[in-house]
Amino acid sequence: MAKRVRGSRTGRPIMVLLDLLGRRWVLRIVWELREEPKRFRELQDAIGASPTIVNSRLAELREAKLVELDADTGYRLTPLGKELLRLFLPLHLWADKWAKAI
Amino acid sequence: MAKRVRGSRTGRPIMVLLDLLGRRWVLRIVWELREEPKRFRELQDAIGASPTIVNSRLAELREAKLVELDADTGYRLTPLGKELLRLFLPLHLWADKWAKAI
DNA sequence: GACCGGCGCTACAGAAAATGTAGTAATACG
DNA sequence: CGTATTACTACATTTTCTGTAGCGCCGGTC
Repeated sequence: MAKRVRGSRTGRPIMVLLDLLGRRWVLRIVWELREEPKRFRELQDAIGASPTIVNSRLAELREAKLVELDADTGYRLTPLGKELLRLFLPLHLWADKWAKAI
Repeated sequence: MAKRVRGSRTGRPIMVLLDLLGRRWVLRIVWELREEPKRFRELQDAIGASPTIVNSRLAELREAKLVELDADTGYRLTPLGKELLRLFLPLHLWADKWAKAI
């Protein structure tokens, strides 16, 4: 049985997206790039994951056209990535509220 | 070195939240519960994951007070969980746009 | 041209997490 | 009693992640 996108057998965009964002470190990487570009090692240190997995997640994010590598400044969000981030920004505020509630 | 929440050494709410949501199947489970409550097996079939992991993710989500189990109807989002979902709803629309772009 | 430092990235062994399948325990109905 | 449905667990196998070391490339500097 051919497996295509992990965890998504339908191929519906929302499922593909949820699967991508649900991979370890992906949300975190997007979050770390929210303000300015970061170098590979900066990113790795910031999130504290192994270079192996940072690299493979970056590869997935680049393939998804959410992140790109600029030789001069480092990894950064694409316009598409910035759009996605914009949807997530309210999360910051909500997280504080949530932390108080639990 | 004491590790607390996985992937989050700071304990800042946004990091804890990103870590929780970045675990495999978590976003998907919240998404599946967006409309009506679902039984354990319904949920398991809907997302196609093993019962082991469905159970442990549900446990994490229940601990985070985002999901609760109602004996009569099944698993459902708490008020807090519904708030979180509301932040994610635009994602559906955006996912279609994104799918066309890549 | 040999030696640095910074860069993105890879190799690889061991540890941790997820899968797939089977089965348990509780409850309710007949 | 048997059968059905429920949430959930056990466990061996497979996949993924971690931690550490190091490669290859490039632009200085002596």
